[in-house]
Amino acid sequence: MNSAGEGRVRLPRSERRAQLLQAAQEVFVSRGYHATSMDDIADRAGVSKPVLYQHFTSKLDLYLALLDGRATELVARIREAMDRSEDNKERVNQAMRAYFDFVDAQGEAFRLVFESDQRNDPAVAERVLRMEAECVAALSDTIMADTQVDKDRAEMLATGLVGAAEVAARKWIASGRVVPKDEAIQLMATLAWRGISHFPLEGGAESGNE
Amino acid sequence: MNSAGEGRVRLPRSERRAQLLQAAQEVFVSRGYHATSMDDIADRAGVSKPVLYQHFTSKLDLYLALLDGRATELVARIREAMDRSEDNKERVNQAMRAYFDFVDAQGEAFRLVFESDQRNDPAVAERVLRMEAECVAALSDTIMADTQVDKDRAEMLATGLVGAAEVAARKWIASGRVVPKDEAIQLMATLAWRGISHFPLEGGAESGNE
DNA sequence: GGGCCCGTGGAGGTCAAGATCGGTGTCCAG
DNA sequence: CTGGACACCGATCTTGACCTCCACGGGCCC
Repeated sequence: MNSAGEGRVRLPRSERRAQLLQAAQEVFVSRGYHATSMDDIADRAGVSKPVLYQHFTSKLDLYLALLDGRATELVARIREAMDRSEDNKERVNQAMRAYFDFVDAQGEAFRLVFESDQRNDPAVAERVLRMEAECVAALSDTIMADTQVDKDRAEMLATGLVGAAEVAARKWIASGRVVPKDEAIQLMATLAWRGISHFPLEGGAESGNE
Repeated sequence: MNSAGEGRVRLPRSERRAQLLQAAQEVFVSRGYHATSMDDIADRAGVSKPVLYQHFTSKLDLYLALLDGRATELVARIREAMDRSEDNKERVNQAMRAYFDFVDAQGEAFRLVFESDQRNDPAVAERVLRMEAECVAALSDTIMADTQVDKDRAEMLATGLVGAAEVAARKWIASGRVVPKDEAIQLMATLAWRGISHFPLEGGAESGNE
């Protein structure tokens, strides 16, 4: 009776799995990897721990499934944004919007990717680095096409811009979205575009001052 | 005999403490917070666990001591760098150099600040956020002095540049310092300066496109 | 030169959390 | 109607790590 209470329904495997992923994401996002226990996730999902282990072999396995989902989502958004135009300035605009959209997406899931407290695990680190590398690659291609710098320099600049987008978007969330989203995007896109356009530095590292 | 082996020396308290901090930093940096045990640190320092607890009340206490040290060091470097000149462009240059110097400092200690896997702890988060806020404040003051944007916008731009510096410097280390340090700094400083100078966006969020 | 005292070390307590077993109820086929 | 199988759950096991207790040895004072 009690055991057959309200929530006690038999779900198809795939649906149950999706529900578990959703619950796990919520808890991981709010408390981080280390601070969340499997009990927390099970409680959140309204199931018992064994069912968790029937769908995921370990806590790390569950976490990696989530991480993969978010990471591929971000990369897809970036790629799509940059494919949307042929004008490089507009590309930067769209890419910046993609970052803000991603960070602004439901549930602050971006924390899984940008603020993981499990980067020391090789599998997690591999995914995070791969994702960052893909973002950098997309942008550095554009930089190389638009300027005269070589691959190493372009990647460094691209990394800087990726970092700028990431950190600025996170702060935008943390500060309660004080600046309107469109304006924030415009601001950061302008910063990025002015930063990278008109490279190379007029003949090497020395930038002409005025 | 064995117990009075080579390393068995009585150190003054402050010296012992410094040694423990050094050992702890090495282990924390290489393995992260959660993956390092107090035994590891004690072994690394060549002492036993009780002495560790005579100097630090808990693992977190020890970690916070290290974190405070590195964070104040970074902030001091930034402040000093920006006080070194009155020309805002040169300030950005020096600040960027300060970031690279910090990240380039011995032992990759920057991981404690930038890649902590303990940000979910309130005390740790408080320190990291305060440090980031101080860096942002220093830069946003300069931005506001040099451009026409208000505080919120200036802080967003400053956050972006802080993120750019941080992520680019970290990647510079991770990629094996392929680009010479001075050139990397010059590259990123130019990106930053071109990004923020000549704001405001010609009258609001809409940048005149063509 | 001997006793006291403080710093040191190994061994252990406790507890949280990841990972797993016997029992149970429900659904379906014949 | 009935028997079986599947999915689920409470309770448990174990491991590992943070944090203290009992023996030991060298320095200080009389």
